[in-house]
Amino acid sequence: MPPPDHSNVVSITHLRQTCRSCSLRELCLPLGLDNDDMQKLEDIVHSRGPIRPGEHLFREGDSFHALYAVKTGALKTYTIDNQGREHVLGFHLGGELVGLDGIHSGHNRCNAVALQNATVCAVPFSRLEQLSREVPGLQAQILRVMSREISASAQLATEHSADERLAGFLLSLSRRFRRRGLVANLITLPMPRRDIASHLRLATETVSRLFARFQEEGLVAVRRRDVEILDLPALEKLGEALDLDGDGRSRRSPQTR
Amino acid sequence: MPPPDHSNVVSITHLRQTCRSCSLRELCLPLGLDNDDMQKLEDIVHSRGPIRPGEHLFREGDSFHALYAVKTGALKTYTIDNQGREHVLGFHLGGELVGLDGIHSGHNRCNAVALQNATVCAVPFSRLEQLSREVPGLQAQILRVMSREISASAQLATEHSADERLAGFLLSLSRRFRRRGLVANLITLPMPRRDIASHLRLATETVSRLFARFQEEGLVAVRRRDVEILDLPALEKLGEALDLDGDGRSRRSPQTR
DNA sequence: TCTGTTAATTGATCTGGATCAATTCTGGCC
DNA sequence: GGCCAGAATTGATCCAGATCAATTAACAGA
Repeated sequence: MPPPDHSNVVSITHLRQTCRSCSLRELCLPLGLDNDDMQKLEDIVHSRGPIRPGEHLFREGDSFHALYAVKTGALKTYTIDNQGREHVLGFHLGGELVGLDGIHSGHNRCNAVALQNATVCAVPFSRLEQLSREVPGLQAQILRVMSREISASAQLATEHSADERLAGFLLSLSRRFRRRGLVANLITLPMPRRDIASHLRLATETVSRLFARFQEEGLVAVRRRDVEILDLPALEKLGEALDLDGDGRSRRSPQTR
Repeated sequence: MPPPDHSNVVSITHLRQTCRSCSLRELCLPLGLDNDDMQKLEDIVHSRGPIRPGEHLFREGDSFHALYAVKTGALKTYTIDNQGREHVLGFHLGGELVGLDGIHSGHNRCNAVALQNATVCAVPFSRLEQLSREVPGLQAQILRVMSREISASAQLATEHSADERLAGFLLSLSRRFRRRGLVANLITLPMPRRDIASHLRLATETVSRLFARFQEEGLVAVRRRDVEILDLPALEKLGEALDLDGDGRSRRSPQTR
């Protein structure tokens, strides 16, 4: 069942953006840049918004010309398969990039739609490529972000059972909330159960039942979209903790070699 | 059940490599470079091999310092979860890169092991970063390859049922064989059923039964590791055809907008 | 050629999660 | 407040694929 076609792709006033004063500069492309280099980045970036819930930032098949960094709100990316079913590929919160999968083919490979009121920065890709040649720190950050995305999808692939997947999902959100300076154990889910289910390849009912079970077992307290993590270690035991900002050893016991 | 620890990480004679005479130059990092630039790439690349089946190229947790391009043979990457189960993340054939997921943390996030006798080119990452600033075509190719990896994992995530996943897997292999100039409908699987099963999150027995069913239905002819694709359209209908070298529109019917 | 070993197949059974089917909640709107 | 539509929960049943258990095939080494 394809989702309702809310509206066409958003097209809003383009405003200059100042990375230097952005609260997300430590998680986003500017990470590691000095003031001068950050200004060069600002010069190619445009702010866009607001995008209303249900409005699309881009659609599958559109020609690719920019990456988008989420400033506020949240987006999801999804595809529609040849049988008309929707598959949620991922969720994008403040400081995260959308559209990386479009680079190689020159066309966007998924749809990106706002879950809440959102604002984003558009980064024209050809100018970003050019600038990243001049600014090594920027080039390094782009590669890091893409590499992290590859790691993260490998992570999702290793979680087999339904409870592992939901636990891993909650941990991932928690970590991303913490990165943004929010309380890590108080999550407000920006998406409905249906989208969580689609992303984790589960039925909505299963997600609902798992939330109930996790609550019974004292792992979390759930009320609608609000989730409080009560027993982090137990959750981590279920869905492996993959700390994508760590040193790559967090998942293994100390090695003896 | 963790796999037997065959041996330590491989460490073999380092030989200069000539990308210009490499038959894989049109699929690998040199794609799109002119002769001069290709020579610059050669100057930082070392050839390594042979790596015997079961020998590791690197292990999870090792500090990351190089990407590897497969020249001959095939590798798999995998992780061991906190319950000791192996999860196969992917397979790497001639012309493909291994190790991209290690960039962001500075440590390899998975193990890489040879499935068959293999030779690889080691590309020291810091020198690659540096060179890609001077050689725009190289920078572009790295980003394309990483973007393609992100797309591919999204693809795997959208295939739900067991037959969709196996069909998608066969199509992906077929496409990669064709890229290397081999016959696209005659595949020799470089990996055992167990690894296919782990990669697709299925039981070995299920993979075996699916091969039998596909054969019954006339989709393929299977004999041990040799698979002949007999009915490509039917296979594509099952596992969506995602042509990662195409224009991004291959999965959608022509758009009317 | 036989023999041990691992890979693959095939069969029988079991179960986690999907599906179908009602309710119940919640927030927006009159 | 009362009413409505979509979101979420809860219950009953079903089935795809896992698991358990043999059996057969391929192959390396003696």
